[in-house]
Formats: sequence, C-alpha cells, structure tokens
Amino acid sequence: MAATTTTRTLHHPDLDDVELTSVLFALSDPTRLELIRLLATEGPQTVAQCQIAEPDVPKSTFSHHLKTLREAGLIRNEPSGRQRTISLRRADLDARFPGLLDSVL
Amino acid sequence: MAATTTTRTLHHPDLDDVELTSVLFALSDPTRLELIRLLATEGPQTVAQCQIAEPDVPKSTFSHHLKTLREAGLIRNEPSGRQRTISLRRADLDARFPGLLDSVL
DNA sequence: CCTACTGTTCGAGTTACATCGAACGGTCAC
DNA sequence: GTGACCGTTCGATGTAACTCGAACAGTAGG
Repeated sequence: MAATTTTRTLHHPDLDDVELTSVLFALSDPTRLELIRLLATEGPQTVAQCQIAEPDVPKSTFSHHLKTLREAGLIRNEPSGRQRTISLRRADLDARFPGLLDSVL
Repeated sequence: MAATTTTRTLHHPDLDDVELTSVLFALSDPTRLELIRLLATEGPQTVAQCQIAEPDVPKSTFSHHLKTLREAGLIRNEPSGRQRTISLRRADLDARFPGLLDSVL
C-alpha cells in the first residue's frame, strides 16, 4: 500500500514546517494549554497520566486534543510498550519561536 | 434604553479581564497577526491605513477581525473625527503577559 | 491463543467561526 | 441640510472545530 495505515507511529511535522498561527491556535484552548503546562513542569507523561489532570474529558476528546497539539508541532506522541509517551517539543519550539513558550507558561 | 446601542464608542475589556486563551486565539489568524505586527512597527493607524496592508480583505471582513482583536483585549478602536484610530494595547499586554507580544513579533 | 489494557480512529451531531454584500450610523465639507 | 465618506453592524451562507460513544489496533500477560 502506498499510504501508511498503521496507527503505530504518528506523524510529527518537521521543525521548519511548524507555523506560528497553528501553534497559537493549538494553545488557545484551555484544556490544551493546561496540558502543555503540565508537560512543561512534570516532563514526559503517559496519556493516562495526562488525563488525570483533566478528569472530566472523555478519552476520545482528549485524544483529539493530543492530535491537534501534535499536528501543530507542540508535542511528541511516541509508543512506549503498551502505552504512549507524550512529551513537549520544547527545544524545537524554543529554537523556532524564542520566548513564546516561556511567556505562556 | 438600558443597553448601549450607539456605535460611537466600542467596548474594550479591562486588563484584568483579558484572558490568555482569547489572546492566543485572536493571534492565531494570519490576517489578524499581520495587523498586530503592523501596529507594533508603525504605531496607531486608521482603519483605512490598516486595510492597505490587506488589500484583498473586504471591509466588513476586516471590521470583523478588528472586533475579534478588540474584544480579546489586543487593540483599541477609538473614534477620531470621521475616522477611527486603531492602536495596539502594548503596555497592557506587556503588563499582563510579559514577553508574549515580543515573542510573536 | 485469548483476554485485558491503552490509546487512536471513525462517524454523527452540535456549535463556533470566517466571509461578504447590503444596510445603517455618525462625521465633515460645502 | 444634504451629500460624500469612513467604518460598523446585520443577515445569510459555508466551513472548520469540538464533543463523545462505539469500534478498532497494538501490546503485554496468563
């Protein structure tokens, strides 16, 4: 098949393809902003750990937010055993938009 | 009437009521971001002057963007004779979200 | 294997936002 | 006053995003 259909590895945009407007939009949702702050202070977390901070958000909704953040270039989402590790792309973001992350945290 | 119906003076949110998520959302549109950059570099402008930078945007659409930015607390829109003066609320924003504006400009 | 577990994807319903022409409101010039 | 001018508001339309349950995919353990 030409297209990748497995859900194993998800696509992450290259640093050069990360657009400021997309980043700002991704951060403009309270749930997502809160999650970014969690990752910034606590470091990489599993999805389940992230969800503890947002107990009222169903997992499909939460997964949607993770997708938005990932496609905007804010986080990485990598398989780790049966779970997945969510991490902030801080070095990338600091390189591309210096000071931005610091100012929203 | 109880409600203000005149279009003469428009409502601007108090500094304390300006929310980060609203600011980020307002900045997440390319046209609006461009306008903020114009105001930051060129200083206060009339609406007509702002529109020169975005020649393909109809004036009603442009006015909508101005409303979004104003309600988010990013700009002031004040009458000035027959025209209106659009200005960046830079001091307010720097006080409430230090470094944010600098990082997006 | 087969089951339980973690998290994504699909699909449908709802809501919010963008866009733009037309109508309106206020101001200045004459 | 009245006509031109600058800009907002209204109303209608299309589109994108949010929400969430149900179904699915990959992994580890017994």
